[in-house]
Amino acid sequence: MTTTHPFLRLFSRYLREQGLPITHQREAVAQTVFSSTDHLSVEDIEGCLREDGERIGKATIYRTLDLLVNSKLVEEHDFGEGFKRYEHRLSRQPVHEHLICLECGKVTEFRSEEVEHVESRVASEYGFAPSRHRLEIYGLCRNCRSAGVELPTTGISCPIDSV
Amino acid sequence: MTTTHPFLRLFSRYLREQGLPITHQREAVAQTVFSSTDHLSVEDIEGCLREDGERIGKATIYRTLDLLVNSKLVEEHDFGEGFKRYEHRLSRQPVHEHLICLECGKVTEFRSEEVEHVESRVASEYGFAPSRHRLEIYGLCRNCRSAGVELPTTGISCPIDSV
DNA sequence: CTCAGTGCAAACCGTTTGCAGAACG
DNA sequence: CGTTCTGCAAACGGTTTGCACTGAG
Repeated sequence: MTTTHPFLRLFSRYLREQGLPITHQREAVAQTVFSSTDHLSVEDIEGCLREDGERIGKATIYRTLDLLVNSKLVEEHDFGEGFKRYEHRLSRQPVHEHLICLECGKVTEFRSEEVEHVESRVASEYGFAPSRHRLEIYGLCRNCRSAGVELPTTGISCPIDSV
Repeated sequence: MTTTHPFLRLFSRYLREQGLPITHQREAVAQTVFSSTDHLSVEDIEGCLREDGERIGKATIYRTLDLLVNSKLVEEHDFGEGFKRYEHRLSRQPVHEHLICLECGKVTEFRSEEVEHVESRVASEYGFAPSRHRLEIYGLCRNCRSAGVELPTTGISCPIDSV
């Protein structure tokens, strides 16, 4: 990763506007996130940085991610894996939902206008002022399916119909 | 809480079928969850139990919740608060989505057939085999709105259009 | 009686924080 | 040069686990 990502300049501008120092570590973390189209964990980011010969503490990564999230250049996700993932919001559909493969963890993005309709319908129905939403569909991705993976059958279940 | 919840019998049956002992603690935890229509945290559950004069360790509560979730009688939720919440699935719309108030934490349930359409549409579009989904809309509930609460304006943001 | 369940406390693990030393502006 | 950042390591907080003891069957 020797090329400076153009989006990096947006982050620099943001820092400048906020009166915050533009440090090498902040640039390195931002560069890493902007260079990937994936949904990265902090561990992923740490690994990329190490590959690039950067030795940056986890605390600094977390602190820089806070800045990136506040700048709205990066979005934070929690797919229930026990840790967070980060995705940059540049050159990307501004609003999108996620498919998450339960087998390999792959995340696929998709658009859904329907959800926005639901949002406004529900807003008026419940007097609710929506701020943001999340729609996540969990299942098996194409690859894992064709590899023959099956979801553990519903297994242990309890007939709730027969109360 | 002196009345034995009828749903408790379903859990007892489940335990019996699994060859697991029906203990007083398990019944007490299940009873607590079944008696509430809310989305309870472990702390909530602990509090209810204490009120009822039950002295049950947190570990046992967690272990019993595992059983309840496996039995499919109870659903686990993570609304990004840093802890999980639990809701029983009895006498309730089998599939529903959630409105979460960012101010008071109130959770409201609603139905959306649209989401199921989205699910099947996306399934065929991406060759994805859906297993379950979650749609959560975050914002302000009616009460908080009429109490004059405002969401912190988007605040710090970065003009990503002007690359 | 025997084996699984319980309670306590310690371990876990991702994340946050305090503080001495290094860097930005 | 003063102020902020960084890195380390310790703290945090919800959850899990190990183990001696209790209790269900």
